[in-house]
Amino acid sequence: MKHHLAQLVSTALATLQEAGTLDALGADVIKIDRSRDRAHGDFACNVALTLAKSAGRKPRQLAEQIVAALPPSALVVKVDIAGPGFINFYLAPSAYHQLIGAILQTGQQYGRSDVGQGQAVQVEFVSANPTGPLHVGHGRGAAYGATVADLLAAVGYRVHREYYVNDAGRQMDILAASVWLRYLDLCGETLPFPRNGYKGDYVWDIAATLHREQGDALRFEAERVVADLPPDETAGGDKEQHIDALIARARELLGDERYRQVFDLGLNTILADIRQDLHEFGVDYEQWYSERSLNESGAVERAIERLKQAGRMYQRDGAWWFRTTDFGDEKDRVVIRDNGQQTYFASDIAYHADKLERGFDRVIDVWGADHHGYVPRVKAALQALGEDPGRLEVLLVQFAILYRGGEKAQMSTRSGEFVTLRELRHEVGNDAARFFYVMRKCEQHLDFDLDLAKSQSSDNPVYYVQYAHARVCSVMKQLAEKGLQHDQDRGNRHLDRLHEQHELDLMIALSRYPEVVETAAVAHEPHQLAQYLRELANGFHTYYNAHQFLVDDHDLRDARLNLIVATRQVLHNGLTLLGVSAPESM
RNA sequence: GCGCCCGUAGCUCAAGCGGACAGAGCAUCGGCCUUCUAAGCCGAGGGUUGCAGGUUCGAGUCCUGCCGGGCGCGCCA
Repeated sequence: MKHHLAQLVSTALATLQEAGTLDALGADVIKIDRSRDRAHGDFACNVALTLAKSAGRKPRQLAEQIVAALPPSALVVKVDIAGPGFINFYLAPSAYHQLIGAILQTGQQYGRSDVGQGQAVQVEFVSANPTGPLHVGHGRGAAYGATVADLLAAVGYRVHREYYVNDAGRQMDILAASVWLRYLDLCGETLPFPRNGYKGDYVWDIAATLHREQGDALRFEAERVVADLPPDETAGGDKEQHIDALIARARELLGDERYRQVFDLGLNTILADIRQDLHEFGVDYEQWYSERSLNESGAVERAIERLKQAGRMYQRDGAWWFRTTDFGDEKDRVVIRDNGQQTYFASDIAYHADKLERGFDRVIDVWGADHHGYVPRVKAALQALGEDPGRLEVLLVQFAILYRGGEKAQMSTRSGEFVTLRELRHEVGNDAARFFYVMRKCEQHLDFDLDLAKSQSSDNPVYYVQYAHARVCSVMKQLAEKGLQHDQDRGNRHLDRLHEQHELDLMIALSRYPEVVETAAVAHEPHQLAQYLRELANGFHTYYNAHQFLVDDHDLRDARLNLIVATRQVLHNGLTLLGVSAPESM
């Protein structure tokens, strides 16, 4: 529709140019917008305002000339000029009537498009360390990332969803040590648990599995385990030094192979749990990418070597530094520590280089906003490697702040005091959780009131939208109970019977859907779709209350049923994109 | 101190690329169920968009400076 109107204006401008009343101008200046206010028609064009200056005349005068030159259109009943010089278009109801038929015909395809033109986009999201179950903070990244990915797929991108598994590195060693200590406890050894260890119940569960499978095979006397360790923080020492020494002790006593068994049991158990958790949440991936595999394949070394060859690396204080300041970072970053170990950044350089090498046209990372300081250095790495950093887009998701009983609830994986995503899903349901998480812009803090979310009250807008869907289903059930049939063709032939204001409003809302999907996808703003669905549901509920659908008049009844079935279809399509179910009854 | 994000109704948030009188929900007050689900609808009140400048025909939106809040600033991940 916008395109059609832009064509009309374009033709008018060309006519004026030929007549010599207007200078030549770029073709992209014509912008057609939906009018917010019904009093301003259906669509508006501001071209007269933008061209007034260069044309050297008053906006309203120019608008009049343009309007006079507009070719006629069957879809436009009226054009007028308003305000400072807006050209307002009033559409014929028939313009919307064709839409109903189109929605019914295209069904689940309605709203999908190919603006992405098959470009390959990788979306990496969640990627939480597999050191414990996902908590509600990860849930937001999961819902947001999944919805952005689904939206992009809906508008014609080839989407590759990926979870980067941090299965190497110190945090995993801390987990392994934590599991082993709990295991020793189950064996009957008595020893203190480190301040920095993972204290959640799941660690006990993994330890129990270990004990069941291995018996006492990994058991060592408590005295040998703690012998000569630097003191923990609780004993006036440094908790980091203490845990590192404990990890080293575990390696030493268990040996590589048995240590790896403990490590892998922890990793695999938690990863399987995360995968299952996300799957139940409607979040699935094309690929789970192992950080360890980057080390094993030599990809990290190769990336570092490339940086060295590019002259971006230097040694200082025994460590290797990457001169990220060459690319605008605030300070240089260590890639290889003085003890010879790579930093996390080293794998990340290799990982991002690998992403681009895999041929994605665009790469999107969804990160927690607390990682924002990391963006410049990753972009610097890509630039130093000769890649275009513009291909990487980092979307930062602000924290979801939990409130319980009106007070902030603290979250910490280590202390074990946190609300898991699974708990949340079980308490408020997947639908409410998915919808709630994406209702706000990602850069906006999310106040997640657990009590409210758990209360199952109608405050939660997801019910409002789902209810609209269920209501249409209910009407159709009533129809069947009355022994009546819905004749879609008859309805299509009599769409001109739909001339009530409520009906026009609803049709206008339906016509907006493809635009909303496209904008939400391109801008990575799922909340626009959530917002839209609420408005659409409101349009339906209003219509429902104002008019009877199951009337005796066949023609009118079928036309109205066509409209509400089309509405149901759009509600269904939109909810599905958000990962929310569209129930037939509630 | 430096960097990123945020500041809109009592509360939680919207406002497509800068567009016309800034919109919803919750809460408050008042109406609507013998008729398709009242998990709904209709109406009312509620605003100097943190402050001060600037750019523009036009600014919640862009620029500058303040004020307030969150986050980050490790040879952690």
